[in-house]
Amino acid sequence: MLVTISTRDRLVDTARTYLDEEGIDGIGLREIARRAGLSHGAPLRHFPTLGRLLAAVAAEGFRDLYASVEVSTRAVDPADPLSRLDAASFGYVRFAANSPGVFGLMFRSDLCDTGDPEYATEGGAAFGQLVELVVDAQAVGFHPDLVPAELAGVLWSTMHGLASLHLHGALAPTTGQTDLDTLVRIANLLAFGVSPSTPKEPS
Amino acid sequence: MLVTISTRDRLVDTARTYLDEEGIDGIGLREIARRAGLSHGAPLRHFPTLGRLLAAVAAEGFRDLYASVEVSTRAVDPADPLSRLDAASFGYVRFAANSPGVFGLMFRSDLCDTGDPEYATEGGAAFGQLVELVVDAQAVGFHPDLVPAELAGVLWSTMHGLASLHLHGALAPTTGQTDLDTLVRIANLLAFGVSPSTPKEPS
DNA sequence: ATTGTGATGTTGACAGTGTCTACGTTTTGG
DNA sequence: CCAAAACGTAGACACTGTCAACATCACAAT
Repeated sequence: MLVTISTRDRLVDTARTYLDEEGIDGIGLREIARRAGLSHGAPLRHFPTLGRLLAAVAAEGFRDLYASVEVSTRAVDPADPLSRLDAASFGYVRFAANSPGVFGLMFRSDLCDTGDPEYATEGGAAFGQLVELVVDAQAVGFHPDLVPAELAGVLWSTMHGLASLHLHGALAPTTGQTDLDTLVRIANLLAFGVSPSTPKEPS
Repeated sequence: MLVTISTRDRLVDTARTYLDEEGIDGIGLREIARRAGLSHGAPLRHFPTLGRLLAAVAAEGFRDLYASVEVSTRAVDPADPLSRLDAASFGYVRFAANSPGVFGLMFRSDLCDTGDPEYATEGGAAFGQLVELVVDAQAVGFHPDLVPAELAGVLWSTMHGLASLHLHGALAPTTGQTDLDTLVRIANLLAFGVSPSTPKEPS
């Protein structure tokens, strides 16, 4: 027979689709069940709570974030760690821009059950990916005296703040129509001193 | 008679206290009314909706954020714009660390009615304060070629991301016990090239 | 083959929410 | 002084997440 995906996976998929289409605002257990064509209690047969369902969605989001950064960094010279770090920034914010719904969910600890092991694993992997890039950059002289995880935390925070505020619209009133890529380019100019040209990517 | 504060102000105050004590999780119209010693419908006599009440709380938060940055910048040499910008960063994250509840609320557009004029005014004032600091810094050679609002947006985003992720605990697993001030110092080292010693402040 | 057992889905309940309406009470201004 | 507005209360409505009881259904062991 054709691949019949499990109800569990369909629920995660339905939630993901909802987030992309409607945003994070009206999401809920009953709404997801409705869209999946199930009764309102069915999701609880597969997830002990709504928080766990959303954590599964977020975990998938972290995997996609990882992939997005991976695609960006692979597009530049492997022998140039600073350019790879620069590219990683674009990979981060572009994921956020392309999947604003799940991105908005991933850091909402009031919605996601952060105790979910998969959530912790995938989140840690995404951060670890950045730490590796930082270590490589440090090896060629980029602030070699700093603790890698701390430096990575700062870079991550910048991209996270940029993406969050941009999606939230908080930057709009004053910075106007400035697009996200421009802001990232400025951020990288500050951090790396020199801004390689914005990498073009397979959208 | 003694100054009798309005019910409206008491509601805002009650909400603020709740946020500081219990965090953002269980906040709600009925809970606020309960703590203020009112019936569940009373708040709607003073705010058309919960979102407007929370927007008023957030607006007060923006005023406090402004004041926190003001205190920080006044503590350093007025003739050294770069140091003032550096100090502003600490003012920002220290507000977030001291008032995690309201800080967590201020950028939650799903909770705050961002259409509230007071919210927009106070938020804009806080951002404008940073833009002024940036303009002063540009006058002494700090990236004078960049658009002030864009540069300010990037700096704001960095502090915002740092504070958000730190409060959210997302940085904890990997960066461990690193305190916020250290991360800010690293961020400023990247942005300004040189990190003045962490300013000590009247807590 | 039959039986029983666990997984899956449905349904109805419960407590909680934000908001609306109808109703008193209190305050205030003409 | 009295009308009108402001203020507070109480009940309803539709909605939410979660739980318990019930019905299927697949599959493994006897």
